[in-house]
Amino acid sequence: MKKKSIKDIAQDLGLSKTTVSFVLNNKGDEKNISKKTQIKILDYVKKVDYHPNQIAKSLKQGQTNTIGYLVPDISNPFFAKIGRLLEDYFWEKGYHLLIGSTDENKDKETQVLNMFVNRQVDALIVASCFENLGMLKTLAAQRFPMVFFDRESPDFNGNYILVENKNAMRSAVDKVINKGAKRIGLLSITPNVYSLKLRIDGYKQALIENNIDVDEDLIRVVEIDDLKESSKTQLTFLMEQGVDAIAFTNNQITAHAIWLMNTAFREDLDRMNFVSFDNLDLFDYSLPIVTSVAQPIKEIAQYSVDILEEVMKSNKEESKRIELKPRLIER
Amino acid sequence: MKKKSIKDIAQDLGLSKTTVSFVLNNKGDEKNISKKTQIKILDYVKKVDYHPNQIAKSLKQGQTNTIGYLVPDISNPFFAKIGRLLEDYFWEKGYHLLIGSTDENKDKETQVLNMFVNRQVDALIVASCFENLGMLKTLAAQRFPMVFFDRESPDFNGNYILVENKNAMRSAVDKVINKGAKRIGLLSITPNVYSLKLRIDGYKQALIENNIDVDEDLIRVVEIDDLKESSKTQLTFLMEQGVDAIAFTNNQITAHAIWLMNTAFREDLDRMNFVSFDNLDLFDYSLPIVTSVAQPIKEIAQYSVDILEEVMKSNKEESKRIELKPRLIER
DNA sequence: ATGAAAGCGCTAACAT
DNA sequence: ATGTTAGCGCTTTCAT
Repeated sequence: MKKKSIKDIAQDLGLSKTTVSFVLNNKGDEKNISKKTQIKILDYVKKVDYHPNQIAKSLKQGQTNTIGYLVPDISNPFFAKIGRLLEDYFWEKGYHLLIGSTDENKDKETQVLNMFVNRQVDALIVASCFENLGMLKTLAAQRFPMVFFDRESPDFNGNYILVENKNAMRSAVDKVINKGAKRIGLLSITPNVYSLKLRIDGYKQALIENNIDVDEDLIRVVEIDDLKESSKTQLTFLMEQGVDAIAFTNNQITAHAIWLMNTAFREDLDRMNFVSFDNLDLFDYSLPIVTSVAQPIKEIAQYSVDILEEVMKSNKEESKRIELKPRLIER
Repeated sequence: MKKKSIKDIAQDLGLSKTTVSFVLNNKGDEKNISKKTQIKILDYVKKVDYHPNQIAKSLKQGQTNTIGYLVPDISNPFFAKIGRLLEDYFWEKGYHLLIGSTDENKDKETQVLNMFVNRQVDALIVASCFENLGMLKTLAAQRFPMVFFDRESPDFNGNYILVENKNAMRSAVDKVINKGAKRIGLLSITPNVYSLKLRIDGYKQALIENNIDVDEDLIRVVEIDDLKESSKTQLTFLMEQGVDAIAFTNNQITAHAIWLMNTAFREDLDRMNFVSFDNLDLFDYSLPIVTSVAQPIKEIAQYSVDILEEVMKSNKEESKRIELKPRLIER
C-alpha cells in the first residue's frame, strides 16, 4: 500500500482536496466546514496514519522550515554544543537543522552556501571564514535572513553574535602574569579570521599593560592543514625560547598543544602556566593546569535564534551586533 | 530582481522549459540539443547565476538527497564525530544531513522519525533507544532504507553496524585485573539499550574468568535525567565499598564520574584503576589514568554509508549485521 | 458548507 | 532539434 496523498484522502471520503486541506490545517472552523465533516476527516487521517508531504508544502509555500547551520566543523565541541542548543530551540518552533561543515575552506563554504540556498532554507546561522564575501553579500542584498557568530569581518555588514575577544584574552593573560609568568608565548592557528587577530591583540595588550616587551618571535602560527607537524615545530620552538607560559587562541590548537606538552614536555608542565581561549571540559581534570576563557554558549545560541526570528518577521534594514562577555575560569 | 526559474530562463532565451531542463541536467547530447543551443543556455545560466530549486526537483523526483541522522545527542563527541564523517562521505555523493537529537526519549524519537519521513528523507542513520518499535517496524515493512548503529534490539531486525561490546569490555576489565585490581565496581547509566547490557556482561565475564566473585552490589546504575546527583550518590557508594577499580559503560558517565573523582576523591586517584567504554581525547592527558575501549569511528561511518548505498540500490530482503572490533587503549 | 482550478518549479513521456 | 503537456502533493482564491 503506497503512501496516501491528500487527494487519496479526499477521494476515499468523497470530499474535495480543499476541504481536507482546510481541516488538516486547523482552518475547519474558520472556513465553515461542518463539525461532522471535520471529525470524519480527522478520524480517517488518524486511522490511515496520513502525514502531509512537507516537500510539496514547502514548494507551495516557499518556506521549508529548515535552517542552514554552517560551521567549520560540526564535530568541534564548540560548534556541536551550539548546534544542539539551536536544534532544541528551533524544534519548539517547528524548524530543523541542515548542517554543513566547511573546514575553513572558502570554496567549500561557497558550495555549502549554495547548497543551502538551492534547498531553500529559510535562514542561515553562519560561522564564516569571511574569505569569499561575494555570495554572502549577494544574499545580504536580497535580505536573506542570516546571523553570523564566532567570526566577523570588518568588510561585511551583518547580524553578529560575538564575544569580547580582545578583552577576554587580555584579562586571561593578565591572570597568568599575576601568577608570575614572565616570558609568555602565543600559539595560534593561522589567524585568518578576525576574532583570532583580536585575541592576539588582547594577548599583546596584557603584556604591554604589565610592562613586558612584546616579542614578535614568541607569537607562533600553526598551519591548519598541517596541524600535527606544524604545531610540534612551533611548540618546540617556544619551549626552546624558555617560555614559562603559553596562550592559545582556540580550542583546536589548545587541545593539540596540550596533548603535545604531555607527550614531549612532561617534565616542564609543573613550572608552566597556560591560557586557553575556549574552555574544554577536560581542563577540569587535565594536566597541565589551564586558565581558560569560556564562551557563553547558551547565550550565543539563544541570541542567534532571537535575532533570526526578528529578522525573519520584520525584514528591516539595520543589523545588530551583539558582543557577549565570556567567563574567565582561573585555574 | 526576484529569483529566476527555469521558466524565466526559457522565456528569456526563446526556448522551452524542456530544452533548458535537458541541458541543465547534462542530457543535452543524449537528447540531441544542438551544441549552439546548449552553449547559449549554459552561458546565460552562468550569467544570471541561476540555481535550480531543489525542492521542486525533490517533489518531482520523489527524492530529496537528504539523509536523516537520528542520535541521542549530536553534541556527544561520539555522535558528533560520526556525524562529521557521514557528512563528508555523503557530500561527495550529493547527499546532505538533517539532524535530530532525541535525548534517549522514546516519544521524541518517534517525533523525529516522523519529521524525517514527512520531509521525505531518502534514508536514515539511526542510534535508537529501541523503546518504541512501532514506527521503526512500519518503516522497515515499507523497505525504508535505514541503518542502525551503536545500539541494537533483539526484537528488531535491521541493518546493524555494531561493535563487539561484550568482548571489548571483558578484555578491558581483564587488563586492570592484571594490573592488580581486586575489587572492581561498575558504573553505568540505566542500561536501557542492549549494548550497555552487553558491556555489563563483559565486565562480569572478566571477573568470573579471573575467579573474582561478581558482587551485584558493586554494579551501580545512574539515572540519566538526574546524572548529577545520582552519579555522585552511586560513586560515593562504590568508594565506601572500598573498590580499587571502576568500569564505566559509556563516555557520558565516564566524563562525569572522572570529574567527580577529581573533585571529591582526589587523594584516591593514585591507587585506583579505571576502565572506560568509549575513548575520550582527554584520557591522553587527564588524571586519573583510564584504560579505554575506543570505538572504530571511521569504520562505523564508512560501513553505514556503504550499507546504506547497497540498500538504496537493490532493495533486497535480507539485512546485514556487522560487528566491528574496538581498539583497546591501555594506560 | 464545499468544490474547481490554478499554480509553486521542476522533469519527462510524447508529440512535431 | 525542440516544444507541449501532464503531473509530483500541496494551498488558496474564487465560485457555487
